[in-house]
Parts: sequence; structure tokens; C-alpha cells
Amino acid sequence: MSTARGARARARTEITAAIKDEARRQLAAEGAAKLSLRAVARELGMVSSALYRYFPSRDDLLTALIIDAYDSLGEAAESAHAKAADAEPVRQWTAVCEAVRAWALAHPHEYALIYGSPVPGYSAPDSTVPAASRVGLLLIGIVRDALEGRGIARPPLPARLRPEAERMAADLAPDMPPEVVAALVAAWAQLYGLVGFEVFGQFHRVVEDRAVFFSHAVTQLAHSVGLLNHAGTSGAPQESRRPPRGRGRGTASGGTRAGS
Amino acid sequence: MSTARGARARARTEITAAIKDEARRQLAAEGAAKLSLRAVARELGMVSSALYRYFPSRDDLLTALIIDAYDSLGEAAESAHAKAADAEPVRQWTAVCEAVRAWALAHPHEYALIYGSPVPGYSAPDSTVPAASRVGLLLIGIVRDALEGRGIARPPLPARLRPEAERMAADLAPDMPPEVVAALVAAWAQLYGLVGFEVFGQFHRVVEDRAVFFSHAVTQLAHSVGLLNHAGTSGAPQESRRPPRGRGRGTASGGTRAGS
DNA sequence: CCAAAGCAAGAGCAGTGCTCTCTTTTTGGT
DNA sequence: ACCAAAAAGAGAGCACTGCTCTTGCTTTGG
Repeated sequence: MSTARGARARARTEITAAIKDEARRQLAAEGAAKLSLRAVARELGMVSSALYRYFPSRDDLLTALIIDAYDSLGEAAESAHAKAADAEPVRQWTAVCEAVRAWALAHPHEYALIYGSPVPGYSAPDSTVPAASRVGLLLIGIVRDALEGRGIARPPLPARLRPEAERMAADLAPDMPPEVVAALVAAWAQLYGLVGFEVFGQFHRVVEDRAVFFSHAVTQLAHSVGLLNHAGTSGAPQESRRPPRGRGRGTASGGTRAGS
Repeated sequence: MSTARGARARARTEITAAIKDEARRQLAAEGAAKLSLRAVARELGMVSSALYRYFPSRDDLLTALIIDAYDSLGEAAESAHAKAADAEPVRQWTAVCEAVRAWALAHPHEYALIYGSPVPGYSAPDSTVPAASRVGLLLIGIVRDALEGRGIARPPLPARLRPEAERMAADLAPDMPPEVVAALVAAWAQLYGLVGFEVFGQFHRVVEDRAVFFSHAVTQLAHSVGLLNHAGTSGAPQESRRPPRGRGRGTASGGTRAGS
């Protein structure tokens, strides 16, 4: 339905896509600040003013790229989750987190575009909201499923946080306990702290084996929202695992006898 | 010693300072991307080329501002810590975290400069390292003190993280247990995830009472590095507080009868 | 079939970072 | 005290940017 409605209309969508592709190329190569309308037009063999027929301003082009980036990230996260759909909640959680990290490392400039400092004067229009929510919704969904399967413990909820937690829960997931939603939002932000520090080079000469460090950190994050390690999601029989006794949330179980 | 060594030399430092001040003004007003050498020069009544006698390029000016920003943030954090030096470790921790948040909210563009996406092509020179480390060192110090005072529990340390944790500990704090250092680094990154999300507007329409939300989140962060709530730092008697019994970590203490 | 709408091209404006040359001022050694 | 050398300011200019406006050409639809 959206195709074959005149040569001109088809050309328009094609050119629009070509512009975005070339812009994405420049974005990936040099970063958002060096993305130049003129350079894009030049590369496409058109004159710069012609480009304004497709995007009314440079910021509009950027906005389009932002939405695409959110969608690309969301898709990466969702497909990673799909592959881990049968695993226990903690593994689903870490799978999604690791997909986010992998995507960010593969597309640092696009990551910077959406989770780094907002571009110059610009503030994200509402049109970006749905695309931006995908990862968050995914994480909420994982915890919700675990909740139904009882594979979750309630995080602490101090009294003064209760009103705000209830507000957030009402907005984001009315079916879930406020303390879980609050912990979820915090974990969400913290996840992007971990990813951002790695992508933006803050871990340079601090963390070397960043993959295992990240993996551990997001596992702890999963625990912080209440996800347990050996939770049986109602009817998920596969994968032999030792019973949830013993090494539960080993706090002082720490050092393999090699104490400092 | 550094003063009164010729009128010219004094004028140079004065003008350098004036340039940085004006640049900081523009940075705060419009953001790093709109910081213009020409505009700074114009405002100072000089011609743009004259400015290059003081800063060889725009990036060098930015680097100077970055170092100043790190120092300003570090100072804010350190003075907040000084005021809480006698409190228990968790309070010291949250005091520093809240100072970081307050500084970031008061100087969003400078925060973006140092913890947002790195500017265009530029990568932070080594000269920024000492200034950049101040907050991290502060957090390490708090945990170290708690460690000496026994006010800390050991975070978990899975086997595969051990080598990296030992590496980090050797680099950052050879006197501290690896699992604590690893948790510290993670908490450090997560702190900036929380701050960044608030400063960059990601919490818009998600979290309303951001102060109490943040306060709770960083308290949990303190717990994640092992800091305990009612730890008596050797001799710190002051501040009557109700005994740690009762409403400890209320897990199922849930809904105030107003269930969903 | 032909007006209307969509599109490309070019010139032009105001702004940017940065370089180069020229003149003036200050400095420091003899 | 003098005078070459170093430092600083001023101005012109280059190559680039985002964006606008006018001028033609082409496709579209009543």
C-alpha cells in the first residue's frame, strides 16, 4: 500500500532513505557535531539547498537519526531477549543488558546521540518517545514475568520513597509492586551509567576485562530489582540446575579462602 | 612568587582568566557546541585572531574548561564530604553523591562536557586525569575508612571476576579487598548513570521526586559496595538513632492496606 | 491539457575556526 | 641607555557551515 504510488513519491522515499544512510555514515565516522548537511548533499551528488526539501533543518535530520538509533537499539535488545526467552529471569536480564552494551560499543556515536549529552539547543521531540521506550519496556516485561513466576524478592522501600514509587508504578506498570518499579527505574539508569562509562572511555586504564566486569555488574543489578538466581519461571523445566539451597545470596561467602 | 613578574605576564594571566570566564559563561548559557571563539573575543573587545595567542585552538580552550569543571565538581564533592566527615560511612557516601548531583544540576552543560558524549573529534588529554579522579578517590577513601572501622561487608565476587578485580585493586587501592574495589568501580559508573539520566532529561515524566529517588538509589549503591547502615566507625557516638531492629529491610511489609 | 505542486540548482548571507601578514608594545641583554 | 628579539594586537582572507530566496524544470492530478 505504501509502494507504487507514483514515480515521484517512490523517488522521494528513496532519496530520503539515501540521505539518512549517508548521514548515518558520517555520524558513525565523525560524530554528530561533524555531521554536515552540505557534506551529505555533496556525497549524494546534489546541491545543499535541495536537501531542505527532505529535511527542513539539520536538527530534523538528527531527530530522524535519533529515532532510528533508538529503534536499532531496541531491536537488538528485543532479539537478544527472544533468544533467551526460555532462560531464567536473571539470564534474560543480563542478555538484554549485554545486547545494549554490544550495540553501544558497535555504534558509539549513535549511542552518544541518544544517551550522551543532548545536542546543542535541541530537546527531544515527543516523536522519539515510543522508540526510546523499547528497552525499558523489555526490562519491565522480564521482571513482570518473573513476578508472575514468583521468581523475585521485594527490594527494600523506605517510607519516604513510597509515594514516588507508587506514582512511578501507576505510570509505568500498575500491575507491579511499587518497590520493584522503583528499583527497576534505578537499575535502568545505572545500566546506562555502566554502558556510558565504557563507551565514552571513562574505564580507560581502570577496567580492562570489561566484558566480565559488565556481566557481573548487571547481574548485581538484576538482584537489585529482586530477580533471583535460581528462580523457576512457573513451567520452565529445561536446563538442569542445582536446587536453590546452599549458595543463595552469599554475602560473606566471598573469597575462596584467599582472604586479604 | 607567581605574581608581580612584569606587567605583561600579569596581563597575560588576567586575560587568560577573562577568556575562560567568558567562555564558561557561553558554555553555561548555550552549551559546548555553541561556544564560539569569535563570540568570546567579540565580548571581550578583542579581535578573534588575538585570542589564539592564549589558546592555540578551540579544543584547547575546551580542555581548559574541562579541567576547571572537574576541579569544580571535585571541590564541591570534597567540601560536602568534609561537612559529613563525622557521620557514619553511608552518610558520607550519600553526602558525596548528592553533592555530585547538585553540582551537575547546577552546571548541566559543564557536566555534559565531562561526562556526556566526548566533544567532536577530541579525546581527553592526560592533563585532565588528576582533576578527573578527585570524586573517585573520595569515594574510595570513604570505603577505606569504613573498612578500617569494620563498617563494611564484603560484596560477592564470582570466580571469573576475580582476576580483573585483583587487577583493579592493585591499580586503584592495593590495600583494599578486590571484591570491594570491583563493587566500587561499578557503583562509581552507576552513580553517573543516575546523575546523567536526571541531567539529560531521561527521567522526564518518569521520576518526579528526583531528590528522594536519587537519595534512595545511592543509599542502595552504598550497600552494594558493602557499606552498612548502622556501622559504628570506631569512635563515632553522636546522633541518636533508633535501634536497627523493627522495620529493617521490610520485604513483604508492602502496601499500606491500599493494595492495587 | 494545462495549471499547480514538487523539486533541483545557484547565488547569497551571516556565521564559524584558523592562518598569515603587518604594526605596535614590552622585554631583557649588552 | 639602547636596540634587537619576543610577545601581542589588528586586519584580511580562506574554506567551511546552516539556511534562505529566486529561478527554472518536471511530474502530477483535476
